[in-house]
Amino acid sequence: MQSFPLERDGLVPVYVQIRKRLLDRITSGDLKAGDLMPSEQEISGTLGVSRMTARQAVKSLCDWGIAYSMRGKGTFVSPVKLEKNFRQAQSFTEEMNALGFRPSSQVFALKAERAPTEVAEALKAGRNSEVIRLDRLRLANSKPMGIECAYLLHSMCPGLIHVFDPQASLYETLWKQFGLSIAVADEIVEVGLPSAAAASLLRISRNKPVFLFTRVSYARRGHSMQAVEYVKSTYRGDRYKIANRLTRAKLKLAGISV
Amino acid sequence: MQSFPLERDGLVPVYVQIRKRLLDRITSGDLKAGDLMPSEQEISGTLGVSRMTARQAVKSLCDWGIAYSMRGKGTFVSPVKLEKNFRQAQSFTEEMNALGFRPSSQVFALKAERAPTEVAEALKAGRNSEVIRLDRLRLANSKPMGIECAYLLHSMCPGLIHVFDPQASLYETLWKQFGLSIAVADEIVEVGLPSAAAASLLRISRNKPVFLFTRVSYARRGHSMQAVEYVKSTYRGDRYKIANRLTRAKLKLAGISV
DNA sequence: CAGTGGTCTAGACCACAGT
DNA sequence: CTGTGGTCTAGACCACTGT
Repeated sequence: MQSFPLERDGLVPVYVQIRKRLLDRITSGDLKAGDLMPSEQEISGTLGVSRMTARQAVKSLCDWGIAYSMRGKGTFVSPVKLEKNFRQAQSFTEEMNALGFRPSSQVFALKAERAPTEVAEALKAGRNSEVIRLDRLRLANSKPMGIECAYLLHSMCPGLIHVFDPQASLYETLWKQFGLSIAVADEIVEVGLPSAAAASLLRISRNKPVFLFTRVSYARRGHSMQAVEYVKSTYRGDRYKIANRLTRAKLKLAGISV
Repeated sequence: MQSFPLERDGLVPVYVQIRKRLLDRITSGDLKAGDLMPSEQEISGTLGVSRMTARQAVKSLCDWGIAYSMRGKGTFVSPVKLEKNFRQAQSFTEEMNALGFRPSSQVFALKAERAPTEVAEALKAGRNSEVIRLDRLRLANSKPMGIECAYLLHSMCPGLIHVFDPQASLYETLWKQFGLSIAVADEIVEVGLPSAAAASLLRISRNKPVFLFTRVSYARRGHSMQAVEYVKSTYRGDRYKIANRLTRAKLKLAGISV
């Protein structure tokens, strides 16, 4: 167990930080499938937390299917294939960097609220679940590219509101602070015209076509995927395009809406 | 909350007994979807257990998706019905059938010609290679959906002009007649406004946004891929949308044009 | 036997929602 | 303000595993 001190400022719960360290040891290969994880008592003593707190971290890994416990023996890493070399699914920030643009953002909303019905259903969460809403204008080389309105399940990233740096990459923060790695996303792409508000923020006229994205992102959680993020975006049609590599199966996903 | 005493003999954990009572109230209809469940403090007081024990019962219901909590408000019965959910991504065919559409095509060009520079480069063929050009209006229930202009390498499908049935699937013909199996396609998606000709064929006004597709399709040939088809398409934005499942690698292909 | 996870206690402070 | 859930503590007893 790494023994550098935990942050006790109350921004990110201690058990989340501990869980993150355990996850790091698994993804780095330090702890392999079948290996014995540090015991609750050991974590408690090493990191100076109560055993219940250590247990909360270990328990959540078991809930995620990443570990399993045996009474009297210990807790072991599940034989689940957690991909090494964990690269993040690309966020706007990473995408712009890769293309040599300088990404930036203007955050105009960051708050907790109750999930709208559409969001709750997409995230498979109960109606009125708590979500964190993050509205941002995305820019490349200081030129407006698109607007994103993201809803994140609060239960997956408690404390995000306090630790999120408005200029940082959301995906990077999700990984560094909460051990969440976005692995896959389902996306609906439509075309349309911008709302008056969107047109103003994007500095285009209302008759310019735009991309409309609806995306649900998933993090790997043991054997299954956990919906984490629901995003509605509007992107300028004159500055954005999509490149897809389609397989035969994927060609069939293209759909019609009346 | 029923208040008859809990069994403290250690055979069944107390929190399991509490959870069972809460579940009974839900399945019996006493607690309905959206209803406020007894608070952790209330359970703690009524049943004479510590709050952490009451919490453990409630928390496990939340983990199961049967309830959800909101800080400061309470814990509520979840509206999810485990059986009815959930929407699955529909394939093109399934969606057409579900909507009762009948697909058809109008061919308005089928001829051999010299490859335009752009096409030749995309297909990695020599300049002035011979290609077969196939222009089609695609319809669903006789309503125009999109226009496709395809260029096929003549050397890969000689005689296509003579054997192609205008109402048949192009890919099916390529397979049955020439043994070409389209395995993968690289596609660029842009938004725009239709040309005058396209708007007329699609029966929309020129200020309606459309999808613009540029696609290069490849057939498996031994261990490598052979470019076969280059397609430019214009699809009505009000009748078409795209569903993508993005992995990390796919997200990387998204690109910018300034 | 010592060490493990499973359960439980009786408090505590906090952030947040509604009054 | 009170009541809620979210987190955390410093203990405790238990059942179980291995030596």
